[in-house]
Amino acid sequence: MATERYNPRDAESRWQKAWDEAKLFETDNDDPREKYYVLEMFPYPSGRIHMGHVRNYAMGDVVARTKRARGFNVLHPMGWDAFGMPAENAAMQNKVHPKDWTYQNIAVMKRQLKSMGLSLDWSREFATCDVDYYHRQQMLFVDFLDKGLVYRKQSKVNWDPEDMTVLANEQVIDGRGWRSGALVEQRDLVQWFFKITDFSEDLLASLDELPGWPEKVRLMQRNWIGKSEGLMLRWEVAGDAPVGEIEVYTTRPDTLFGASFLAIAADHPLAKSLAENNAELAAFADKCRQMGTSVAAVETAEKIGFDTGVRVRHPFDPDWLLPVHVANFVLMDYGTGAIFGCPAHDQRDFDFATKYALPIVTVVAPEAQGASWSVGDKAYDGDGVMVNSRFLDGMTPQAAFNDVAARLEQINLGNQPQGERKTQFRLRDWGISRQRYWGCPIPVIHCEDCGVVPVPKKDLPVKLPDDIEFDRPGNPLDRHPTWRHVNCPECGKAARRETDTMDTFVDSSWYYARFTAPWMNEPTDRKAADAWLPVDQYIGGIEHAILHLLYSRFFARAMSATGHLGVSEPFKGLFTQGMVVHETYRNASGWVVPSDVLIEGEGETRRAKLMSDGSPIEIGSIEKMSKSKKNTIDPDDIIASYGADTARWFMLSDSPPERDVIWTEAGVEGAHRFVQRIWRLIGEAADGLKSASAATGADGEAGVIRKAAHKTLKAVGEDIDKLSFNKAVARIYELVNMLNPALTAIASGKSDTATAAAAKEASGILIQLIAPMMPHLAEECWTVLGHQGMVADADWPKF
RNA sequence: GCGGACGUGGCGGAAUUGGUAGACGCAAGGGACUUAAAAUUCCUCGAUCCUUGAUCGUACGGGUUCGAUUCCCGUCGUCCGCACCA
Repeated sequence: MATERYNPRDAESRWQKAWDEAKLFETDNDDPREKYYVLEMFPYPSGRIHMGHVRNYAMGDVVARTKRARGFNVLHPMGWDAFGMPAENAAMQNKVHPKDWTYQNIAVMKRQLKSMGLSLDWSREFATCDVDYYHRQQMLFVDFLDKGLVYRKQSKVNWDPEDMTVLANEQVIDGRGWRSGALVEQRDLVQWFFKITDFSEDLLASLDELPGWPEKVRLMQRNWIGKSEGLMLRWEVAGDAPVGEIEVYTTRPDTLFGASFLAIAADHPLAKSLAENNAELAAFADKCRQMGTSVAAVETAEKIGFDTGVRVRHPFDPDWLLPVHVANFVLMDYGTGAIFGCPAHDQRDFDFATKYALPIVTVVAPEAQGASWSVGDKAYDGDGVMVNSRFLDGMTPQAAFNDVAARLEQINLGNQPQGERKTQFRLRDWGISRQRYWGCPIPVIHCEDCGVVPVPKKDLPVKLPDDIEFDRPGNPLDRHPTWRHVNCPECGKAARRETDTMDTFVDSSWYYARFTAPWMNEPTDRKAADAWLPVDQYIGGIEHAILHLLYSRFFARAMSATGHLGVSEPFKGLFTQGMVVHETYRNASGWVVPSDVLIEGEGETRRAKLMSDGSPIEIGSIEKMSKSKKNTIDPDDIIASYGADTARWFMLSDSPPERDVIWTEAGVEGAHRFVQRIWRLIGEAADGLKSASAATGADGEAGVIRKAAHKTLKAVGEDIDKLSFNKAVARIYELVNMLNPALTAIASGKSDTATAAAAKEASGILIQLIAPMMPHLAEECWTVLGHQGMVADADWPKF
């Protein structure tokens, strides 16, 4: 029988409707089966989905559907990371309200996601800009405040002059705003902070207990948290000075006898105090402050210093005086803003000492060199043996470290020990205040008499006002005529509402917990959250390796501390998928979109020209799909012409999921050919397969088919468990190639009964194996083969 | 500079624990079917040579081993992260 070509447009919408009506993917919290929580990073509603989303959600859907078939109670929700700057930019540019813009985008993108045929529980959907959601976020904030996990302080902040808002350290990349790309300035502002540093040690140590995370991500977080073991060391100032001592942090107390100077930051209290009466020093400090923090600026900036004239006494020798310099390379926000320089064993100190003719004393000699060795034209930072170090001579640096620490803990300066072991972290508290409208309002009120008063829970939510003007940059909440005027909840006197909103990373730091019971009045249903969490498999881009994933880990801990959760690690398994990349095209007038380009020839003779007039086009490098390079492919177009199954299959084929996948027209067509091939093979053999008997035995051709099918079933299951979708795809191709002759024979009535029985079993397995990847095609084949019910609802085959 | 990952045909990539290198897909070439095209289908497809076969071949140079894409040492290259962090 001739089979018509498979028509995805008809079949896909039909099955999507059928799944919806059967409420197949709506998850019950009371289901007694073992749970499995699979989550893909929820999208920002920028307007339309892109191929990166297609790849991300195709992968997650394979996991979700496979686990469901294997009998797990699967939670697979979707929502919207909906607060953020683009909505305000759109408001300013297009005179559209951020709320309308956001919800319109959500509607469009939801329709697009639905057209992909994902097994999502849409009944749990929310957007972080829903009042229902940010209401609970404000409740969390108040609880955190109560527990001392939130505080306010004046601090130097990263100010993005283009977006006119504050950025967290994590959001400054190479000295530029992560969104605007503008050079970040330093400003002093009073800001709200989450005490993520309370958990520094735990956030670091627990990384070892996350075997389901990529080593790369754990390493990046380790480096970011940046633990170092060292010594706080107090140096007595000799003679007259504004301070009596200078505190220094060092990880190399073993090199104390190689010290030749102290260097302090331009913003160090001593430097500031001295600058008041020293115009030359003040000018120098200004110069330091003006220097950029960008990579280029740091690399090219010369190490410069200014001798303050202040002298300090060496901790082990009161007659040994060392000069104190202000130096541009010392940072106020790490350690104490002061260091001691040991030129022989630190390259930066070496350069500085050379420039200002300070002594360079070798105190560590490599084992092989002997005690008379000394450093040449560069610092030595390796291991060895202590020399020129009085009582430390002959020790290893490690032993010397311990000896110096032990001695200085016993010596008092004033009434405190002169030295103290100290663990230092690079991680800073998370500044969350943003001077923006489209974010979650920080629920506090400033009262002249009572100070900072949290909004009582009964008065929550603090809703964003809808009547708002976007005629100028800056925070519109500040300019609203009435919104910020409230009475103090404590004394009733006229007071001022906080007009800063929260960093949008706060919104995405706990959404995974909210999904477990989004209908609750409290932020979580403790029982449901504890039952569902941690997320078993979380899938998203590597670009969130630090920011989002670290903040989420902090939030799980903070929510545990405030009783909202019982787990501290939100994501048990993490997978970071690669990007979708595409060739770029350009001509004299700039980038050209792929749909306007005609490609001819191949290899050396491969040329591109403009579709409309045939003018030549330069084929550029392969880059991440982006609007700026115009090398994007719209998922809508692909789904319209090939169907969602083709798009999904292509995304899962060939490239290992953690690597970038190159989008090519030929690749998509290849995927589509396979869709049609399955349909044709199954369709033409359907009658013969339906009438075949159940397979038994393992002899002859039938046995070969049965063995191959069972082997594939096992291997594909294992590949999916390891998220090796490309390998699973290859094995399915192999099975189909293998099955091809038998199915063709059945279609033409030339098959024996044993082979037909084996092919019937193998075809059933094949359809179930492709079901998680190409669910619509699988349903269509399932029906044609005469099965009752939907393959999406069928148990994973056993053998 | 520090840390990490990687390097296999024309391309994307396979190869379970050290055991037939190149599965599977894409591209290409040739044949069948067709008036033709599309679709489909069959064959070929790492290199070299004296081509029924042999030799070489997983960035390069060594090593361990009966046997190395896999393990070890070194070199080169690519990519990623961090970075005046005391």
